[in-house]
Amino acid sequence: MTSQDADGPESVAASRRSKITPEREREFFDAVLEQIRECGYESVTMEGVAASTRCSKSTLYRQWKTKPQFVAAALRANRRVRFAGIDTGSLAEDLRQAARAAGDWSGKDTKLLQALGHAVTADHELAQALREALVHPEIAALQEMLARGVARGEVRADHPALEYIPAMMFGVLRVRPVLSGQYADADYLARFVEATVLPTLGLTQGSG
Amino acid sequence: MTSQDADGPESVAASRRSKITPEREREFFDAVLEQIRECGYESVTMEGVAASTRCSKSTLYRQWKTKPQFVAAALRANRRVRFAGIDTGSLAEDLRQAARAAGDWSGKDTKLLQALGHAVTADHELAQALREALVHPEIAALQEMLARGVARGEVRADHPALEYIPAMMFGVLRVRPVLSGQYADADYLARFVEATVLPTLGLTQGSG
DNA sequence: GCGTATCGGTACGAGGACGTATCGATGAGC
DNA sequence: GCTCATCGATACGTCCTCGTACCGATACGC
Repeated sequence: MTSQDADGPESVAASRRSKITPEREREFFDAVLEQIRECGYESVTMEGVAASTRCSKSTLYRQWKTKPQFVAAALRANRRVRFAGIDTGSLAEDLRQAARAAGDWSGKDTKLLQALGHAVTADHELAQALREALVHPEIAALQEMLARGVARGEVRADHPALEYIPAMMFGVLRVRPVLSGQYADADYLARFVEATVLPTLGLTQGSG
Repeated sequence: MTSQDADGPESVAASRRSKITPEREREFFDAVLEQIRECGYESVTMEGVAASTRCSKSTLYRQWKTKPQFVAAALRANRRVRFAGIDTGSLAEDLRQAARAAGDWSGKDTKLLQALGHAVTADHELAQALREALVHPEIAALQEMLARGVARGEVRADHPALEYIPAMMFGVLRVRPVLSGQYADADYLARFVEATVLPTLGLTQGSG
């Protein structure tokens, strides 16, 4: 929670007497994730990452055995909860803010998810890292949001739509590029939430 | 519409005096699409397709210049409208049947969409073929479904959720594997439609 | 039936990526 | 200040894939 990375004990720079500072490590991770977003997982090369960070392939292979392990480490280091801190006291407003927050990282994370979507079927560690980094935290945060709304009595606990709200929110994020060729920005998501999520939950104006 | 394929004049077997029958051509197309689903676009090799269909690489390259063009041809030949023929006279029932229909091909088409999702950013022809084959027909059929409902007065023409229904339906298809590790089957989709789509449109029991 | 184009099989060259090994230089630890 | 592990750079071997070229065999058009 400090301004430094709280990567944990498995961080490369912390585990060995490496000359790679945490900042340097983050450069590697940022570079590989960016290249994955742009070129896809298969097309990313260790040589390319090394070149873009002006390090050598040896350095990368010294720290991480293989390319999937390297990418998995980058994903785990990139773990963040974008919905964290959203707690306005109103479920409808929480969902609106979540939509706007999601819109801001929509492009980056959607690209990552898309680019890794098929690679994860071959590498289990990669799949787990992806879920830990991009999927589970957001789902959990969203479900907490909903749970708070239920606790406040804004939505009945047995509302049949409750379990589908994450699928709605993340589904539209994921499918927008396919349907209309552009990523779901904050405005689009906000309109989507207003037009579908809130009415489904019965949170239209007057009841939320 | 006959029992034979109505591929159109651009079909390989029709355009030249080729020994490749339409059935043989379809074997090639089925093989490459299946390999794409299983291994991803990047990992599919012309050699693999040739081996699995017991033809030679030369044969494939004689008919299609490059791998992307081959895949694009396979996609176009695979074009079908899964929602075709659904017209029960009730929008709610149409959507229920659409959900069940979608569940049946959910795995195959979702895999294909996922596997090709990043390749299309590099090859425009591939992107267009994918949209023509998998995206546009289904969207159009769904929108006709909705338009019929509007024409029958079941939903107001300016209902704010109307434009998001395709995103909801296809979004959940696309995101389910990421969220819960399994494809959206007919039952799941049916429950999703019941719990979210129909209430959003105001088509709960009594008004539909 | 004959000619010919296409078939399937295979060998080939080019290019690229993974992962390893080697080498001088540099910076941390004592 | 000395030692030594790690750094960056590069070359290398291996493997794979694309796309082409060549081969005898086969089946279609006439």
